Amino acid sequence: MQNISKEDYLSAIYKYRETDGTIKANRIADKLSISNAAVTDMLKKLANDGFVDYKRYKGIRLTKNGEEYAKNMVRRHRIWEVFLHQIVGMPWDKVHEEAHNLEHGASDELINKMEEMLDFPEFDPHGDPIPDKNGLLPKQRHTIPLSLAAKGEAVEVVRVNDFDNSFLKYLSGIGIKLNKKLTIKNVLGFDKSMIISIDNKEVNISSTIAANVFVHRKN
Amino acid sequence: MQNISKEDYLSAIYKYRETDGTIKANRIADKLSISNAAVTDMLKKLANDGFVDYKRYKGIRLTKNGEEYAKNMVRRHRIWEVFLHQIVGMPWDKVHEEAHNLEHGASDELINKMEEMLDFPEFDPHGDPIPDKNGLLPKQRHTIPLSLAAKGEAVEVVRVNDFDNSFLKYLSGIGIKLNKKLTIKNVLGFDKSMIISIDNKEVNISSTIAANVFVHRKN
DNA sequence: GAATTAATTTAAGCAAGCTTAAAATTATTG
DNA sequence: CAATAATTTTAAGCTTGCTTAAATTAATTC
Repeated sequence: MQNISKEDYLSAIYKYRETDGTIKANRIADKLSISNAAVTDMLKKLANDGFVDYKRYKGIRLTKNGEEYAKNMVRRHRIWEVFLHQIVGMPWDKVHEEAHNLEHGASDELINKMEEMLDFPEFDPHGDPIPDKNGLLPKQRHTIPLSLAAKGEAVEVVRVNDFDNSFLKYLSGIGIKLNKKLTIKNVLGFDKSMIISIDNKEVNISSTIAANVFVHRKN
Repeated sequence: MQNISKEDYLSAIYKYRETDGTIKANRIADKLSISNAAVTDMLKKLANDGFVDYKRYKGIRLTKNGEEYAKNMVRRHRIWEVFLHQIVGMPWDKVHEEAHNLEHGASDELINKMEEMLDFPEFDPHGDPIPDKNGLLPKQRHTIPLSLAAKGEAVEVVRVNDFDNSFLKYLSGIGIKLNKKLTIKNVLGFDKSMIISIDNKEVNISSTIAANVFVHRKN
């Protein structure tokens, strides 16, 4: 298979599309750091392959086949992430890039073997859901951005946005990990920054940080 | 890095060159299943990058830099093989192909981490030596092809040629693995096929098979 | 609803890495 | 050593996936 580029497009569409299933060429170009013209080019090929529904100047969405293919790519990526984190001991902020460089190469057999070794994980190290062999996603968890939690609430970290390595590194630095329990001590009015308690230590985090950490209410 | 093709050329040159260090364009083309013209093309680029010494119509050999780069690729490949075999439990005859598809993607950091997990293995699952971080190879072992062993000799399997998956599968099937002890019970005169004893069972192997299994004399 | 702005597509072109066919060079052999 | 054979290179061309610039279409705003 020599579909690395196509696979990257399908993953990006799957990952960054709107809740109604559509995505703009614009956004794809942005996420893949390429020109709009290149996206138009590739969309024609993907449409021709039956992976996307596409009409000139109109919205883009995955077909059933495209959905399946993309979901499998996301599955591959996330299983690699868990494997690298748990088996190889690679830190949180490095697994995404490494997994991206490995996801196109591995055979399905290897992916399935790793999944089994990991005892069929449901979420990757950032809390994103992992589709199983049949494309089924784990039951969705009800989460809110930490920024919406109120003073006094006790919450558990369930997912973080992994758009930036330094962000993840920062989170590790202040002790925020998946499944960590936090208590909101205070929310400052003027900039919405928060004082939260982690492991009985208090830290101050900006509202931008808080908006990218997703939590589950515990009380 | 987008050097997949270049890396494949360098690996092939390293792996398939003659003992005097030279290799013919011919052979590279053959091993990589591409045309001679493509090889000429790439040799110019590799020469330009300082990885090979190359003059039109003349012999090809790696420069010091090329040697280093190639050795590192071989290292990456073989560490993947050991990892897939020992940690993931992938069979002998499948690790080569899988490793080939992963070797370009992994970071040096990951390779080093895997090497450490594996306690710095010196040989891959086929008995080929693994260069260490500094490019040093393990001490060379004195081996002979099994086909040269004589009736009555006791030998230990040290390396096998991995040019063909079905060959490796066949070897597993009759019980031949690395470090296995064998005794040559008989060598048939007319076709040089051998009767050898493995785990107290006698099997008959052709001279071609025997020529691709390398052993160490035990007595 | 016309004008402006934003998004998308077309057009032309480039680099990498391949192909086949023909030409050039080197090697072999009678 | 000349003829033939084998190897290597050049030439022309193809595909993929990208680029920038210009043209087209859609969306927004006055």
